[in-house]
Amino acid sequence: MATIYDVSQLAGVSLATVSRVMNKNTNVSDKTRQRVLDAMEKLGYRPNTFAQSLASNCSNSVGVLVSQLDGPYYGPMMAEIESSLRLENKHVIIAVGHSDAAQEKDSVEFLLDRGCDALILDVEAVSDEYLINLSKGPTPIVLINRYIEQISERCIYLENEVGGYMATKHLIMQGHRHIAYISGPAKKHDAIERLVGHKRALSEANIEFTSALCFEGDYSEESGATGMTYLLQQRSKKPFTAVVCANDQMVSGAISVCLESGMRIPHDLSFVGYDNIPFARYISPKLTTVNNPIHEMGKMAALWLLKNLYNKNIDVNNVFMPELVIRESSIPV
Amino acid sequence: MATIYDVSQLAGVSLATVSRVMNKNTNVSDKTRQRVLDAMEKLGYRPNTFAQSLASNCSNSVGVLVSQLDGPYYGPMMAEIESSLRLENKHVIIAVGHSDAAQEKDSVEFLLDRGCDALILDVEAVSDEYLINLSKGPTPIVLINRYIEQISERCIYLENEVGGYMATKHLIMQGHRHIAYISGPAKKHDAIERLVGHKRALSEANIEFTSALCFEGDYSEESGATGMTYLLQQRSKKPFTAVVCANDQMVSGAISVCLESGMRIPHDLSFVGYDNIPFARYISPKLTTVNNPIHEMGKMAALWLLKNLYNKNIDVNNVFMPELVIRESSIPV
DNA sequence: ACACAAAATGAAAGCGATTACATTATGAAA
DNA sequence: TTTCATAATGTAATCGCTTTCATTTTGTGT
Repeated sequence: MATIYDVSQLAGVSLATVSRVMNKNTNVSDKTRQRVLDAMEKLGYRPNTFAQSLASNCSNSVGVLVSQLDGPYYGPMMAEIESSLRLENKHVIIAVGHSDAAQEKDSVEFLLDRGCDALILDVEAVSDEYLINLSKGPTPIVLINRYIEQISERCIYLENEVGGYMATKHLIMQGHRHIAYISGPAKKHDAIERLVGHKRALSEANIEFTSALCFEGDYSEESGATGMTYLLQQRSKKPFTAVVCANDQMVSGAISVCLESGMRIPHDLSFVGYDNIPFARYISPKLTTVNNPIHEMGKMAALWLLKNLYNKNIDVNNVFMPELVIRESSIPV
Repeated sequence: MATIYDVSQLAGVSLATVSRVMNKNTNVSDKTRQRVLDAMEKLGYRPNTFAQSLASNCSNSVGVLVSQLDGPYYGPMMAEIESSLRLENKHVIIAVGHSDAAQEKDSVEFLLDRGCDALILDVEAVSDEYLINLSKGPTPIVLINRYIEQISERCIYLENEVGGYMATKHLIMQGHRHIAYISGPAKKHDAIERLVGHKRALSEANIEFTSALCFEGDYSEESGATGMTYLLQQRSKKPFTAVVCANDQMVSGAISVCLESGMRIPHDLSFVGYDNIPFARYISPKLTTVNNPIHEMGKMAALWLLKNLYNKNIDVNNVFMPELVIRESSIPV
């Protein structure tokens, strides 16, 4: 592998000059620059990124920490982050936190050790305090899917409460008065917010929140199924005509339970989901759901970094609004 | 940030000794080792990975190139790769090839420039020759989802032909004689193989392959829908009682078209998919499909590297067998 | 032709580790 | 006690680049 030294020899210039042409430094005459470029070409020279990083203290890499890699959720986000960053020749190092505080911290350490110039974090278990503290360190961070007031300008997030409100409001406008809810895990911020939105819509319509009709799932299909089984048992005592689930995966689990027990959806029961995962429109019935522009948020996080870290001139906006996507799983009573 | 030098000063030893204790080199007395460890602890020392990589010419990173990041397919694979590697303190750098030869090559270059110790490649556009050539280079590669005879020991793949055979065979055993097929893109190896398996099952049962009943999709839900629309038009001339799709996404697109036009599935038409993506069991009807252990293949690729590159003692096997998962979308005629 | 500011180039000191080689300490055998 | 192999430690070169500062070249105005 040719080194910068080889290039400098062949071009008949000094190391510094070669370095200058690599780094687009202007103080090089056109003639010299061309000689260097030719030499590089001829030698098939590729700079050694480790040496560059060591000397410049900049790695051109950003660490991305997500809570999971499988599931329909993170793929699009990662895809956007990767492509946005790649365009600028930055690369992404991924780590997974599994929604566990210890693992999340561990992963942060790991990425930091790896010399990332910045971190994009989608973490849920770790405390606000930890993140605030981390943000004071030398490595910039951006948070996806989380709002912390003290570092709000570093937070890219969805108005989950509004989305929760929309979902339930939609059902209420369709005439539903008895609405069950399958929630995400109470330890996750977004799950809490979505539920809060649900309650707001309810109280706005003077409907009392019935905790017997609220089941705490964990965002998985299985828990959606479990929750639905539970709700179906409640139904004799506490009838309901619609259920909103805190994400699409749980809806699909819930619907499959209903279908198995011979119910007809949406005729017997309306459903509204959340996230608008790609499959939502291919599930039958097609899911009415709240759109979560997760890929755009991923992109925005990448742009934020490009702007703040690598000084690109870019507009970023931090907060995203959910949108109701009305399809076929919800009908008027 | 403390450096190795600071540690050596505090511990009262030389740089070399500190380096030795970091690298678990045994030639250090317990007493000294402890002094060094204490010093590290006290200083909160973290080795600089760039310096390490530069000096040792080993980055402890592996590049993973997938064709896409979104979709239900790659998440589980990435997840397994990441966790397996992470356990050994290796990290993964991801890149996306978008099934395009130029982009794939570009990404390979990119990962190589980044000093990856090895590459895990899931590429489809690039030629066998290119890969064979690449495998002769200094950086080891493993191929997922692709078989190339000359470098077969580096290939982790699924017997796609067998899976294609299984899917159709299953329908034939259910009494179906007229079977339509929605294929993946003809330029992708796995799509071709699956189709070959389909044809083998057909000919084994003395059923002629009807090209009018074969539609080439691109693995997306949309193309499944398009394909189904086409097939439905053919149906008056060329009746069929079942359709097999080369992946689950296309099935779901296809089924949704049928449902929209008022058909009842599986009563009016049986379906078999391929891949067994997580959602397959939550779609209604639950999909009969061919299991594709993509996450295991990801894990195996990681293990292969650990074994061959970092000298871990691990058993790896290269070829995976598909398995038929019979659910509800296919019923006897 | 001369002076001088600006532009172009070079020399050399890091960056923070690894590692070959040299040196010293240790302890068992004679 | 002496001798030596072996274990423990240290010295210093090296990895390939960036960057500061010094030096040389260039070009302009006179």
